[in-house]
Amino acid sequence: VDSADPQPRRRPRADALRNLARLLAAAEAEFRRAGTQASLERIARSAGVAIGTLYSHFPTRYALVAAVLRERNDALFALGERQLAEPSADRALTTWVRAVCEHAAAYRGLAEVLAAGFGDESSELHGDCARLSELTCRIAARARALGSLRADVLDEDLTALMTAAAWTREQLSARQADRLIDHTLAGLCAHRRVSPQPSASR
Amino acid sequence: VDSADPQPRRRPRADALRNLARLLAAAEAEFRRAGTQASLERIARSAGVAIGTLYSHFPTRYALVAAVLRERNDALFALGERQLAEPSADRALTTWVRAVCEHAAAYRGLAEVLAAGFGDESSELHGDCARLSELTCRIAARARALGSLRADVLDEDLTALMTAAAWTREQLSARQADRLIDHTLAGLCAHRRVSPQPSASR
DNA sequence: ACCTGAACACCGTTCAAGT
DNA sequence: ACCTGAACACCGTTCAAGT
Repeated sequence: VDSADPQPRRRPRADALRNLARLLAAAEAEFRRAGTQASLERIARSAGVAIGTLYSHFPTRYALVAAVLRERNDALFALGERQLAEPSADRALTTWVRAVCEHAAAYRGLAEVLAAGFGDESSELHGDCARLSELTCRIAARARALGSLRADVLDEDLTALMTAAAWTREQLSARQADRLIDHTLAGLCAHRRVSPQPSASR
Repeated sequence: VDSADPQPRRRPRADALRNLARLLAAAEAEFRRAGTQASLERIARSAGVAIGTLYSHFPTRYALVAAVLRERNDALFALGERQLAEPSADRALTTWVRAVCEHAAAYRGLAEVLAAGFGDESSELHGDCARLSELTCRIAARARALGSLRADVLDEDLTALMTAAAWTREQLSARQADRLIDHTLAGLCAHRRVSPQPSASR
């Protein structure tokens, strides 16, 4: 053990890099069009590579989804970190829940993929989901300490709300999803008695 | 027009009836096993009929889903009617929301199928969804009149909650779905300040 | 009146063969 | 080191042919 092998670290071949970039672009476009269940063969075809090339870069569909989400996820995490510095713990929580919901509804089927990723440790998305959970936990802790979030609300109640609202956004509309979030946060945050949004009801 | 044709109404052939019964049984079993996206060829095979026979009885997958749900749906509607007679409009609403959630999570993928059915008039499930909406509307009206349900809560907010909770039940657990319902109803029903369920938290 | 199953178009996934 | 594409197993849907 402790071999003096400093990981050769050859730089990848130029064509491999190009294929990777093409695959990511094609996948992003197809996911946007047809959801996370988009045809992998279609993606490979539209990227101009053989199906085997897609598989050699991304062994599973979820590896590809995770790769396509990389930047978007990192931006979300950064937003989460910023909420920890937000003076109002209450506003921080609302902002976070809304942001995660919007993010998790980027493609049709994504809410489901993410919901599964929280529990499944073998999923390529588990790391990102765990990071999401951790941020949620810390943001919630502040709101709880402040007495805004009711003491009996579990962290999982918040992740459940965020994924359920993302699904609602996919299936019904962003407006319905926002209303669900508002109503539920009213139940979770002992104080709020405001009606959701100014909203032109109906 | 106004032809004197009194609809012949021949009774169906015996083998057709038997095939129909077999298809329904096989579909119910497969939906339970693999969700509403179960393979139709598998269903036909396990019912012992050719794939064409399945299609001739049920032109679309959703016609088959609707047929399989027939009895279950009728039972749910009956429960809804009963809630209209329940003395406590508040308890009626809670019971109804819970019941619809449980029903809509009978098979994996059903919450999605139902959510689509509310809007899509051409869906074979639209009739059942409309019936669901109508009952929700009447049950909600009672709770609103009583001042229990906040005045700014729309009927669609309740159907959104019910389908989102059903999806949560499919994806996470019945417990998380129940907690989502409790928390949200706390936000919707101006008075409730109870913690959700006795619940062994965690 | 109903049933059959071949036909067509599509898909996910693997892997031997190439360069 | 990476790419190719044929091969296999499966699927949804239609429709001409049967009984």
